[in-house]
Amino acid sequence: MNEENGTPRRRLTRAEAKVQTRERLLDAAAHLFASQGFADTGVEEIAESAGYSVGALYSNFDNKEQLFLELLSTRLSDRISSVAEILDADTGGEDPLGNLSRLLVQAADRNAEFVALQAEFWLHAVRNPEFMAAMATQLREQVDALERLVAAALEQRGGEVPGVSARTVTIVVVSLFQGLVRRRLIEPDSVPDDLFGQALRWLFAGLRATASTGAHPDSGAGSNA
Amino acid sequence: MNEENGTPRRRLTRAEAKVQTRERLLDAAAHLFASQGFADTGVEEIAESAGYSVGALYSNFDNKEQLFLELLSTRLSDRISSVAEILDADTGGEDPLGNLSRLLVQAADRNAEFVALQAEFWLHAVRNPEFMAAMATQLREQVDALERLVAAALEQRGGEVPGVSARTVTIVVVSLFQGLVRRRLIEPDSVPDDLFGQALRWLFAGLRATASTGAHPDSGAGSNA
DNA sequence: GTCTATATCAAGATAGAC
DNA sequence: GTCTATCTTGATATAGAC
Repeated sequence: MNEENGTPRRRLTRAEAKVQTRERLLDAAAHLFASQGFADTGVEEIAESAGYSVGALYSNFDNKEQLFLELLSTRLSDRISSVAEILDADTGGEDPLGNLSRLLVQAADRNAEFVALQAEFWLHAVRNPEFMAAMATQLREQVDALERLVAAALEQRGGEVPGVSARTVTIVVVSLFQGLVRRRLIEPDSVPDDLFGQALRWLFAGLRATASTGAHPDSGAGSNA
Repeated sequence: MNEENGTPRRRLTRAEAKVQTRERLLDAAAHLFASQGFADTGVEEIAESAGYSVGALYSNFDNKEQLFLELLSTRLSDRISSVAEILDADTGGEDPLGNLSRLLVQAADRNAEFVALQAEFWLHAVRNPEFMAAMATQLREQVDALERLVAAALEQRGGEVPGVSARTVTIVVVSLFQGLVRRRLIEPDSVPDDLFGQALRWLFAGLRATASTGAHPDSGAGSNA
């Protein structure tokens, strides 16, 4: 029952076991870092929480920092792309903006942990040069994940706006979202459920208005044909 | 030369000396916490940087955490209100939105330290209940500081929008700003100088558009007379 | 590949001198 | 009020057994 089930090996090759150990350690570390912070989480704590001991941890990672970097580089990317899939699946739709905001606010509320972990990464990145690149990538991926949806919303609401790329708008959208989420975690009442949705409607309406009014993207003088 | 200059004491009363020591310690701590993080900054480091020794620190604060909380409660408020004054002074104006974005982006670029310190506080607040209240206050103060300016911009650009308070808009503006600033510190090119200004123009144009179009603040069905 | 035991070090906090 | 010296603890990282 535990042998050759299509694959020629008995249980787990040594290499596979190691991979599994790595994964479990990374999972445990993610939760602990998120809830207690990087500095206040001990390696022993991580190992224990994953069901191993320190030795196993140091056998799989150079040190605590490298584990942290690994988390930033690989793990979060997975999470983000999975969010992207959910969002894409829901894009069938009539009200992309509404979907966007509802799904995202839900997601943010469910795991404040993830938000905290991101903040933790951000702080580490602004201080440690070797984290910057990975952090930049991860921020870019967040934008990538939403860009399609934003583009769809743009098309639906009056088509393209000349001189304004979907990516630029997406950066604004994501930044706004993150700002609101952070505030909401501190003072929930100041950021009602629909505020993000509201802001998005204003933003997109304004994009159309600006386009037709003819305010120029670069200079201050707005003039169109 | 050092006596009774209007005040009846020679130099510094013991109480005043203590206050001065506190201030210097708080200053030093602020810089160190901002650049290295709370956890990675030692009390000895703080004391030394302020020109004192550990004993002085523990004579003025219960412990490292209490010092941190003091910083969050008093120091940052000062800084924010000073920003508010600068902004207010510039409100004479023709283009409040432009002023707003230019001044803020400048301010953010000048001291990334402050941004990092805020993130540090935020993380501490989401984890430690005793920091939450202070953090909420400080977030509120940021909104307070900008609300007048936003209100002015609203009036200038088509007057009040029914059903939308200046404060609500300010919360959006501040959140967006913080989101953009944080991204900019990681990947500067993704957040060009004027992006915030652009976004503000979209936002305010959209506010007017939404008002006249008649999209209702609460429900999803937009219909007007 | 993982565990246990330990070397090493650093940091927070205290106590008594000045 | 502030300083110096020290107590105490806890954490990273290593080494050798299994």
